[in-house]
Amino acid sequence: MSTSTQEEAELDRMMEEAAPAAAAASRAPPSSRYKGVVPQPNGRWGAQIYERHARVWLGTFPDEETAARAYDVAALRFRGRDAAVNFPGPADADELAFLAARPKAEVVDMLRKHTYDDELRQGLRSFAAGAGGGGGHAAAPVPRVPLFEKAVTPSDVGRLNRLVVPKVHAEKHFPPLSDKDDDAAPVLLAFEDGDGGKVWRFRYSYWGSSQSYVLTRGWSRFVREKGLAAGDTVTFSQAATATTASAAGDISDQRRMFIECRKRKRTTKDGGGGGGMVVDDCSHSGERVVRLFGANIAAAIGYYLFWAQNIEYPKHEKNSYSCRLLNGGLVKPASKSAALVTTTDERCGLTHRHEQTV
DNA sequence: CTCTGTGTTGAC
DNA sequence: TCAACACAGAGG
Repeated sequence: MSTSTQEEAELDRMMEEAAPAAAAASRAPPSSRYKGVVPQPNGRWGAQIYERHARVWLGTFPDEETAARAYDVAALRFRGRDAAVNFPGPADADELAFLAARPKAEVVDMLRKHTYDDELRQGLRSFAAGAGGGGGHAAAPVPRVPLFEKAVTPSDVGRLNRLVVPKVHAEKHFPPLSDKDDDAAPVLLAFEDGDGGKVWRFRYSYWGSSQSYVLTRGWSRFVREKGLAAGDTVTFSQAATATTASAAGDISDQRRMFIECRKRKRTTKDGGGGGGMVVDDCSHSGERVVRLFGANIAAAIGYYLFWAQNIEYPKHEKNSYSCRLLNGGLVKPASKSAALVTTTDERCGLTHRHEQTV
């Protein structure tokens, strides 16, 4: 090696490093080399995908690669098997079927909650178990046994974003918690909505300060979307039969759990503004039944339909993201953050319009 | 308090 | 359609 060449190389390296070094000095994180991946101020990575001019946020992740993988999953669901992805490879037909079989919103939810891999495995397993005739997915009413129920307290539906799970029930029906799960992976429990087939995911933990078992993350959304008020009842139940489990000797085979809520019985008098009206919507399009209890729920679902535009509707409403109510009312999105609820009181024949912010 | 994820803008 | 950037406000 000649000295001159070494010196030249050294010089080149220094000049090359000058600019990047200055950039690195700033705490601004570098942009990602992966599609759909954006840096977060704290060093983590976000994933996002765009659809119809709108960004769909896919959650934050500890490293670029997991964020990139989340983007890939969303791309496969949103744009099909030919979507441009970060990690190209032979498309897994089973995974594509798994994705196609559920609403985009739920896939997004799984990604945001970091439960996609688990649910994919579980989904493929039950699919294999029920193979043969095939037929439709979901909708088959699952026989279930009640576990427990609780009349929610004001703090359960307040700003604390938590439901206190009575200790006896928590220890009897929910998976055991290691005392110091602070650093361990957060325990996430998935509950299927009794009616809609929607899946709610809550963080389940033990608060030493109050010596209480609680459902935390995700709970406030449930409260909001269900319009849950103090005195209402939430019921937890569980699939009566594990899906032919143990045959494969699955250890982590949690039985499917369900959550439902029931409004407190109301007196005939109304608090004003029609807030107590109970509205049941049954879209008997063959499978799905949605039950709504009042304007808050209706608005939330109207918004949900608006946002998750891939939901299947009865044919006659295919082109409007609206939701018809049994009492003749109608819910439809008014904007990205509000739904228009139109109801008619049959007794007095008055039509009531109400723009509900969600 | 932490930090997500929305609002926004401008590039491609 | 996409990512960069700032920061309101959701969550713990």
